[in-house]
Amino acid sequence: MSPSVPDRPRGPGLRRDAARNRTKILRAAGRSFGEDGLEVGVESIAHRAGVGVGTLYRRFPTKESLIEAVVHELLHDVGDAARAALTVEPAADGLAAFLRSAAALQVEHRGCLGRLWDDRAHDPIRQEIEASVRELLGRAHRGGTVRRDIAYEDVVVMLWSIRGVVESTAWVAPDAWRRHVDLLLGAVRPDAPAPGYPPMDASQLRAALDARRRPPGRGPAGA
Amino acid sequence: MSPSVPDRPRGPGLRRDAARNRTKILRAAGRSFGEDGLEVGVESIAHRAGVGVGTLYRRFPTKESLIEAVVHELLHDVGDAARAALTVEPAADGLAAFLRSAAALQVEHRGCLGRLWDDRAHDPIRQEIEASVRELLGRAHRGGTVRRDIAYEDVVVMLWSIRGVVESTAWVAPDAWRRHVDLLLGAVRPDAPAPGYPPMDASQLRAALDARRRPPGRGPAGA
Amino acid sequence: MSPSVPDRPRGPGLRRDAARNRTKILRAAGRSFGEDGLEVGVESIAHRAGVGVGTLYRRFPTKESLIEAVVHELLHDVGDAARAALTVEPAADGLAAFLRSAAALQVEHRGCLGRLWDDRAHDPIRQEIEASVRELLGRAHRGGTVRRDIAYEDVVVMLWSIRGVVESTAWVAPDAWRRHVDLLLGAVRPDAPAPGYPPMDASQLRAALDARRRPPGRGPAGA
Amino acid sequence: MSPSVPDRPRGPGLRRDAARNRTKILRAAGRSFGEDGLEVGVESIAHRAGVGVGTLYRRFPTKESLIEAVVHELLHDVGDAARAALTVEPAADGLAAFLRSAAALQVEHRGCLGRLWDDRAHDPIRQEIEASVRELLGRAHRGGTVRRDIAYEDVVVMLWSIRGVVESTAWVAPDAWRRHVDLLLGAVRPDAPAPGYPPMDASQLRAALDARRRPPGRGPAGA
DNA sequence: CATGAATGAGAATTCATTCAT
DNA sequence: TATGAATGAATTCTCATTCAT
Repeated sequence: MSPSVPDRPRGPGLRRDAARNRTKILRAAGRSFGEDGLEVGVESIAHRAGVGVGTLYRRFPTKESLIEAVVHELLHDVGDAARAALTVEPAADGLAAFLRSAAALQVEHRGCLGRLWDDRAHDPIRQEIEASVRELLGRAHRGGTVRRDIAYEDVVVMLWSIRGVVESTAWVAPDAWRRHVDLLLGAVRPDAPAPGYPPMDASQLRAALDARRRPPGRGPAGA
Repeated sequence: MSPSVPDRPRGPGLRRDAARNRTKILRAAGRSFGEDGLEVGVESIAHRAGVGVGTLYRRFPTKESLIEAVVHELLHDVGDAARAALTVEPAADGLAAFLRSAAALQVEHRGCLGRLWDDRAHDPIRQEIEASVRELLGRAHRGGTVRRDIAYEDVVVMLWSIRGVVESTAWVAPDAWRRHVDLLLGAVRPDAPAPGYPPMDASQLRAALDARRRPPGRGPAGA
Repeated sequence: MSPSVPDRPRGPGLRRDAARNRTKILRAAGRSFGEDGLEVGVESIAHRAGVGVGTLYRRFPTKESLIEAVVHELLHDVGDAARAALTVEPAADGLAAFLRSAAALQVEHRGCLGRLWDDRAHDPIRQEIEASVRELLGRAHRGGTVRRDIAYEDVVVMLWSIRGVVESTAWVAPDAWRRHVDLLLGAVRPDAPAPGYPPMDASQLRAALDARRRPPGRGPAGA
Repeated sequence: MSPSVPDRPRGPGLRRDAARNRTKILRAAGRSFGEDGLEVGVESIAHRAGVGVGTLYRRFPTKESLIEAVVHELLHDVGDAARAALTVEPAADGLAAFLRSAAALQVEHRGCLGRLWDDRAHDPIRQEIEASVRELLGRAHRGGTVRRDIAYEDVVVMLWSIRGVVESTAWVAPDAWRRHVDLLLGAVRPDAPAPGYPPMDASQLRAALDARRRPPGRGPAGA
């Protein structure tokens, strides 16, 4: 959709070239994480960005913070996609449009999806996305393209399911997710049978978004 | 479902205590990978198994081989699940049963799903699983629970999609996948709309299973 | 002769401090290998050089490469010695001078002689040394200090024989080789009896220099 | 010459099969050290001997002790060679015969020569060898094949020098030492010029035999 | 006793992060 | 300020030695 890491203003206190560096790094990191996964070394990212590691660390105090920034950018793109979907006509098809846009973004960033849909950093943009998605879902409900028992949480689960497909197929069949999305959309139509289990509740969803990986107190190494 | 690493005979050439340790290690590794991901250190696995690293390395000459062994076990469990599903009555529901069993196994091994559905080691058991799944799908076709245009490849994609859900929810809502599976099953019923895109073809599937991550010719990081 | 690891320029692409460290490491490695043998741990070398292991590995990507670099330095010193010997007067004594210089260098590096006289890395400097030594030998032939049947290969064997003496005596009698060299020089004089066996031929010499230890096709230990 | 590890009686308190095992191990170790060097793992030696490591460790409490035993055997062979040389006619040629026999033994055991000519274990057989060699040297002196200024210590140095040649050539030219020995023998003839340096003195020789490698107090690891 | 499994200290190497230039 | 060199803890793996069967 939108070219990741655009010219979104980065706060006022950043000199022009500094901001340019920040952008270069972010873009390089986005590509590196997307292609090679989060395990890529910072050195390789810095190299790709055409800067030294020192510069990278000046902008992003830890690798973690860089990851978060990349995810933040990606979330912005998702937010843009959601906003764009709100303009789709007929309105009842906005949700489908959003799912497809989001899937395309996942393909582009296939290496860091593990972090896309969790919320360690509690990014405020998620609330905006949530609001948009709820609105899209409401329109679909009202327009009769999606059953009433399909909740907001189900949409999030759909995104996760798309992630599973994308992570396994994006390298060799970058469009394989399309059929899967069609399947999902068919599954939530009013004339499809309702599942026997209820959606996740809001607190479960929050928990899932919050601290995926590692059940409360465990873990050998750092994080 | 089945307790991973059961008393599957380990070939005759292993002393009793050695076999016991092998099992302990495999079980510990299964749990560690499941909970902490493949990045856990071998030391921590050995500790969990109550053995020294040396012992671990005596049984599994590299960490990679340990991972493969764990995946192999898991595949066996999946194979068992597929075989069990072939006994389900009515036969048309066997596929659904299999998907649910496989999902439960994925929850148990949530940390190493990335390796479960690829095929670096070209384990022959996969062929057996494939045969079973094709049979299950055939029964479902004939029994009218699944549309004829749903192919074997689609079932694999479903497993990947379940993986996506499991990886995001297993920690906090270990049953969240159930609703998703219901959704998927609803989506493939004869009365549900067919997707606008065709299933993956066999060669794409093979490629996806084979060398996930990293588009054909690329070095890991350095270059 | 020359203090190993001198101010030989290390190529321009190295910052001042980096070059200094490289030198420190090389010098420390030279001493460590010389005193303790090639088995010394890299950590101990790094410590001796006053740097961290990481620094060592930044300059030399493997321990092997460090060994090669040390040997390379040593070869340079040998090359210098050969060149210096070419200026000795009378010219017929140049070969003797060279043998003595080379012996002194061997004493200094007694721990890594095993690698000095083999040629895994196919260092081009060896050709230069060979040329010089052939010239020195020719002068000795013409000057009547060495018999005509003494070939270049014999000089190499002499160096190996000196190595044997040095490795056994350097720790307690660092000058013991002098008498041995005198003996050898006496043995090759025109008035000394010719040996009953011919010198090695060139291909044997090359093989000996190339892959010492381990007769062509064998694995290290296991098989 | 003699097949290493013969049926030398091993003290009375060893049951027949135990003694047989000891011999098998010793022979395997001799071959392994000879071919692969002292770095071979004990496991590989045990395997070669057709016994378990446990058995090996029952006979030889440490790897070091095994090495010493192998060297001890080798010394016995050297002793045998010296004794045999005492029967050579004319007596003045005994020393040359001994040097050649000893060289052949070194070729056979090229992997552990580093330990052959030192005397950590203070093996009494060395004294016997020394006595024989002194006698051989005396006969050579009297017979006029060796100059009077050539001392016992010089003969030891010759053995070391042969070692240097053997270690570098044995793999590819197992007879290359012959020419070198001829050279050495020529060098010590009465009509050859005397070296400008005196032989090692007895205490230096003892020191060299005693604790080669590692000047008094140093050394990161174990020994 | 023989066996080979278990042990764990130590070795080489990597990489996120800090710091001198 | 930008650079990339330095750092060292953590990781995988080996091997001499001990111990249960």
